Amino acid sequence: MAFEKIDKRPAFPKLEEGVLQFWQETNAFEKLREMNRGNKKWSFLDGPITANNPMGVHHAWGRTYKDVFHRYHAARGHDMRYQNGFDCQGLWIEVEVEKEHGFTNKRDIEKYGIGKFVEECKARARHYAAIQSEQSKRLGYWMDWDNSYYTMSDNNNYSIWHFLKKCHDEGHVYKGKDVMPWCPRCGTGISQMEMNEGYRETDHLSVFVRFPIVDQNGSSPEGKEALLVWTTTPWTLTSNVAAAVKSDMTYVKVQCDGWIYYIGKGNFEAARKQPVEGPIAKTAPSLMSIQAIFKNAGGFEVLGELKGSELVGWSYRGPFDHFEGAAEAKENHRVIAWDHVTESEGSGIVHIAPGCGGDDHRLGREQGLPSVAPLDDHGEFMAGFGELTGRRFVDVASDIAADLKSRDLLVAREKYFHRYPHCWRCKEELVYRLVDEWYINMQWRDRIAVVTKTARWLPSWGLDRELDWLKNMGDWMISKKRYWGLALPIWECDQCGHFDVIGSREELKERAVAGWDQFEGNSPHRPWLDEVRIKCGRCSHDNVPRVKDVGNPWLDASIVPFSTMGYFEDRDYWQKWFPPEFIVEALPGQFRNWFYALLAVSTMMTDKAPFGTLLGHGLVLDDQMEEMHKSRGNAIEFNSAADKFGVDVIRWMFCDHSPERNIAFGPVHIDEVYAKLIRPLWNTYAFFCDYARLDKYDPTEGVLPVDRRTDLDRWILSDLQGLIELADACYSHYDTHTFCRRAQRFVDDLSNWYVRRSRRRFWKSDWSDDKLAAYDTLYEVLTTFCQLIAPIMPFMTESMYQNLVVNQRSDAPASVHHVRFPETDASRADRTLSERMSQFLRVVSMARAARTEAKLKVRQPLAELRVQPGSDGEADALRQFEDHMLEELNVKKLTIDPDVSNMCQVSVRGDMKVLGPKFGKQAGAINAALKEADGTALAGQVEKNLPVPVSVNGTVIELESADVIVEKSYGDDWAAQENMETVVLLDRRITHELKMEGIARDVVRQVQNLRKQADLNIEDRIVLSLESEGEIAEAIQTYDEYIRRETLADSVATSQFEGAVAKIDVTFGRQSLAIGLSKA
RNA sequence: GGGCUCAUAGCUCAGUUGGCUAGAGCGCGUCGCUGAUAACGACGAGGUCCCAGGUUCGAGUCCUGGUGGGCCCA
Repeated sequence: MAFEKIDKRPAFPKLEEGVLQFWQETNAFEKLREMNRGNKKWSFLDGPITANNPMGVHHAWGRTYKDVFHRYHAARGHDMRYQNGFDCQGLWIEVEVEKEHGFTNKRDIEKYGIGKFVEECKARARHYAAIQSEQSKRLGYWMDWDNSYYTMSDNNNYSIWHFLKKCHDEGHVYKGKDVMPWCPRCGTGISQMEMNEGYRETDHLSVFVRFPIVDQNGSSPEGKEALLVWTTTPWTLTSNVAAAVKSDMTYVKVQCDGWIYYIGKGNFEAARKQPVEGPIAKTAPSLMSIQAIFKNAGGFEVLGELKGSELVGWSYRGPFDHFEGAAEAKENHRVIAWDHVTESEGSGIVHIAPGCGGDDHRLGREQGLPSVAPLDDHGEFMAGFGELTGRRFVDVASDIAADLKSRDLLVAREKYFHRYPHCWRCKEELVYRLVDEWYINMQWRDRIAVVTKTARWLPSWGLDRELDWLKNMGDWMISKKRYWGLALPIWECDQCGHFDVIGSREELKERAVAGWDQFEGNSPHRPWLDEVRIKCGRCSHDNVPRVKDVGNPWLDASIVPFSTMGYFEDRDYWQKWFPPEFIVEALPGQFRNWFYALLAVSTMMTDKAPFGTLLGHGLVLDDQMEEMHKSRGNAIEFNSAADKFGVDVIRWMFCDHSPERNIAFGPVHIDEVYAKLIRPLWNTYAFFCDYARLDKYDPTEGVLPVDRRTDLDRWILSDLQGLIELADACYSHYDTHTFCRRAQRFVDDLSNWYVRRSRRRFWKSDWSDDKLAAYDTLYEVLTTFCQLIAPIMPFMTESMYQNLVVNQRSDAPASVHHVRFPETDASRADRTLSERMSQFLRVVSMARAARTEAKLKVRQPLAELRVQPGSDGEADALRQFEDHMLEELNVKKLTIDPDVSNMCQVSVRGDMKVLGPKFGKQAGAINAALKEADGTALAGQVEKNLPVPVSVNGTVIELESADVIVEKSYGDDWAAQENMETVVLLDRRITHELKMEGIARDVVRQVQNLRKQADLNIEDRIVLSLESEGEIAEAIQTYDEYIRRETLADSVATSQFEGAVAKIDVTFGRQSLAIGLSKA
C-alpha cells in the first residue's frame, strides 16, 4: 500500500481522537497486556487521585509520567498491573456535598441524616472517578480502567483496621487530650499535616491589657501596679490562668497614667513591625512601640529594672475572674518562668491559657496548671462565660476590648496583621481547642527512617527532606469528628475507659453483642457501623459503642501497597508485586502526607520501603508563574487544554521539563513545543511520504547495506544509535528531561541538515543506490525515532507508524505500542563520523557568517572558500564533507590552507578611549604614528603582552598592549571569519561566468515561486516562456538545460505564449525578465 | 532560630564524575535562504554565571562563609 499523503498542518487534537478510536476498536491496550503477560514484571503503585472534581492540567503532569514509564516498560516487554487509584473518603468530599445542599455546619448534616449524607459522598466519589477515568483516557493514559481501586472499598477500610490493630498491639494507639487547631465550621480537629495547607495573612484586633498585681511574694503593692500583657486573641483572656516571664530577661518598672507596669525591657523599647510581607505589609498600619503608647497616654517614667526571676511567684487578678467558667483559674493566677518568652514580640510577659493554645497547654501540663476550655464544637462560648455564652469566638474581640476598657483593664488596642491558620478546606479561621483525639504515637520514627533510606529519591534531596520531617513530626492524629471516612475500629468502654481496636470484619462479628444485624450488608462506614456494640475487653460492660470518629484520609491512601496488591487474600501475588519499583507524585506537601503515611504504614507492616524509586515533580503554574486557582480564574481545565492544544504536546512539555522545578503552563509554551519539535518532525515525515509515494518506494525490498550509503546517511544513523542508547538510559532512570532535550536536537539535525542536504537525492528521477540509500536511511530514522518517543507522544507516533509501517508490512505489529523498544546497532555507530560532522557543522556556520559578511546572496556562486582548519580533525572533516560545503555555500572550490597568515595584513591602531584620557592632545599623533608603523611587529608585541613602542615626533613612547587594538584584514577580495584557530575566507570576486550562473539560479527560483503560486504539484511538468534581453538572455541560453531540469520544463520559449496560467515580470538590476508558464 | 533547596541573557531555562571561548528557546532589530518546513540560516544588542574567600594547572560546576528567593520545621 502506498504511503498516504500527509496533511502538512493537521489538527492534532482531531488526529488524537482518531487514534483513540483506533485503539479502542483494535483493543490495542488489551492486546499489549496479553503480549507481555507472564514476562518479567515492572511494578508500579499509583498514588490515588482525589475523586472530587474533574481533572485540571496540573493532574496531567504526574499522570503523563505514569503513562510514559508504563509504555516504556511495556516496550521492554514487561508485565504490569496497570492499576489506577481513586481517593474517595474525607473532608474534601464532605465539604462539596455540604455545598450542594447549602449546609453550613454539622448540625445540618445530622438533621439531614448521616446515612443519606454518606451515600451521597460515595456517589460523588464514583461520579468524579468516572469523569477522571474518561479524561485520563483522553490523555492517552493506558490503564486497566475497570480495575481501578477505590479507597472507600470495604477491602481498603478493613485493611486499615488490620494496620491499626497492629499499631495497637505494639502499644502505639492512644487517646490524647490536647489543644488542637480546630475548624469550628467543619467541627473537627485539624492535623499537623493539614495545618500547613491553610496559613493565610489576616488581621486581628490585638490588645495590651493590665493584670493588676495582688501579691509580690508576700507583700502587697502600695499603689496600682500591673503586669502588662499582650495578646492577638482577646477571647483567650477569658481562660487566662498564668503569666509567663523569662527568668534571665531584664524587666523595667514604668510609671504611666497612675499605674506602675512591669514590662520586658527590650519589648518596652523596641520598634514593632507587622510580621507580614508583600502587598499586605504596605496597607497594614504601622505598630507603635510600647514606649510610644505610653508617651501618648501622657508620658512615663522608668522607675527601675529587675530580672524576670524576681517576678516569678507574684499573683495577680485575672481579667475575667467573675465568670464561673474561669473559677478554677482564679486560684492559680501567678507569674511563672518560661524559656520561650522573647523580647521580640509582645510585652515580655506572656498570657498563658492552657485551654486555648498548644504551647500554653504543654506548659500548663508541666506546671500543673488547670485548663479552662471555653469553646464548644462550633467555636461558641459554653455556659459559664456570662454574656459571651453562645457567641462565636470570631465575633467577640471588640466587645471584649470594650468590656476590658470599662473595667479599666485595657491599655491599648491595635490592628495586627499576621499569618494565621485557616481550615485548608473551607477557609474558616481555626481556633485552638482542648479536645479528645486518637493518635498513633511515633516513638518508632527511627524505624521508619531506616526504611526511608533504603529507597531511591528523585530528586535526591527528597530523602533529606523526608528524614527532616520524620525527625520533627508529632504524633499522628488519626481521628476526625466527621462522617464520611474510615470508621475508626475503636470501641471505647464508657464505664471503665478501656478501648479495643478491632482488626477485621470477622473479629468484629465474633465480638459483636448487638447491632450486627443492622450493620450486615452495609459498608463499614457511619452510621451503620455505629450500631455494632461489643463486650468490653476488660470489664463486664456488654454494650460498648464505637467511638464516633472517622479516620485520617492519609491512612486510606497509604494502606494501598497492601490492600490493592492482595496482601490479605493472595500473599503469593503480593510477594510478587511488592514493593513497587516506582511511584511518582507532586512534591509539595507529600513529604508529610502520602510519602510519609506510606512509609509509616509499610514500616509497621513489613519494615520494607513501599517503593524502590520515588520521583517527585513540581507544581503546574500559569504562564505568569502564578499558582492556578479556580477563584483567580487562571486554572485551566484538562478538557479544554486537550481540545485546544492536543495532549501529545502537553505530554512532551511536561516530559521536557526538569521535574523538580515548577512549570509554567500556557499557549506560548505549547507553541514552543510545536515549533521546536512537532512541526519539524511532522514536516520531515510529510516530506518523506510525499516522495516515497511518488517514487513508489518499498521499504520491504532489500535494504541497501550501510557501507554502501553516503557519509551523510551513516552520520545520521550513527547519531541515531547514540539517541537510542540515551533514550534507554533515560527512561530506565526516570529521566525524560534529558532525553527530550537530546531528541529535540536530533530532530533539528535531521530536519535542518540531513534532509536539507539530501533533498536532491529524493528528487532524482531514476533509481540509483544513492537514492535508495537516502530512502532507506530516512525511513529507518523516522520509524526508529517514532519508537523512541512513542512513550511520550503516543498519538502522533501511532499515526506515523500506521502509515510508515503497518501499511507497508503485513507482518508488522498492529500498533506502535506493540513494538519492542529499539536496540542499538553497533555496526551503525561511528563515533568518529559523528564527531567529524559536528566539527564540520561549526565551520559551515562560520562560512555562512562569511557569506553574510560578503553581502552576497547564496544564489550567487563564488569561486573559492579558503579555510585554515583549527585542528587535524577539522581538516579531516572538511575533506570528508567537501561536497556539502560546496553546495551549501554555493562555491566552486574549497581550499584547505594550513596557514592563511600570508594573506592577512595586520595593523594596529590606538584605543582612543584609553589613549585620550592618558595622553590628552598627544593621542591623535600617537594614533597616526601607529598607523604608519609596522603593524605585524607591533601586533607581535601585543600578543606577547610586551610594551608597544611607537615613535612620535622623534620620541619613542611605550604603550601598553591594552592601549591598542590589533586589526586583521584580508583585503577587499576576501570576506573573513575567525573563531579560535579556525579562519574562513570567502572570495567575493565575481567573474562573468559566475554572474551568468547566478542569474540562471535566480531565474529558476522565480519560476519555482511561480509554480507554487499556480498551485502545481511538485511532479507536474510545465511549458515555460522566458522573455528577456542582454545578460539575462545570455544566461538563459547558456543554462537552458539546467533551467529546464530544475523547473521540470518540457520546453522553454523565448517569447510569451497564449494560455499561460501564471505570469510574472521581474527585474535583475536594470534588465527585465517576463516569465509565463502553464501545465504541460 | 533550624533543615532542605534555588540563584546563569529582558523572559523561560540547559549546562551529565571540575576541562567553557558560558549556551538554547522565546522576544527585539537587520540581512539572507526557501518546491518539505507559517520553517530555517547568519549577524546584532543583551552576562561581574548572587557576593567573598578557599581547593586546583584549571571553578558556572567542589568546599566554607555571607546575601536574597522558595518550601518545610520550630
